[in-house]
Amino acid sequence: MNYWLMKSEPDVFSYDDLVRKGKEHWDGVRNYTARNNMRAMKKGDTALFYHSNIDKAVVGIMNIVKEAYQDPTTEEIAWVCVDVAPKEKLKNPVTLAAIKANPKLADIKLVKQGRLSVCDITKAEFDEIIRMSKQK
DNA sequence: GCCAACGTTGGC
DNA sequence: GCCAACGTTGGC
Repeated sequence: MNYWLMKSEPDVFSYDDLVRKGKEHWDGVRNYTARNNMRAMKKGDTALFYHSNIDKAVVGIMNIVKEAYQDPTTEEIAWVCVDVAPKEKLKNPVTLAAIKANPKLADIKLVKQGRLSVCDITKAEFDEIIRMSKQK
């Protein structure tokens, strides 16, 4: 079981949109590192949903429900997408500022490699963010 | 809206 | 295969 963090701009596609749809393919990724991460995803893996730009916060948890397959939004075989489904909305969003302020999360790729839209996180990092989401 | 960081492209 | 130029992302 692996843990991931996936970013989306909430005015384009938000966690609530995902909840409304029940399931969505995560397509449109055009970055090799992000793609490689998606290829490494296994059905049943867990991913955090991060809102970039406006919220700048982790807002929910998702399940990977289908492993990487050809991205339907392009003819190029280089690109893939995965299917995700909502698992749980965080009680309190965990903001980027809070993540940056937490020394336990100093090495998280979200901060270290800000532009990467799909990154892997450790179980410790995942657990810490979940813990933060449960406290006021 | 600006700018820093970083990935990609293309000329050599 | 290097590196400059350019484009894109995302935080502020």
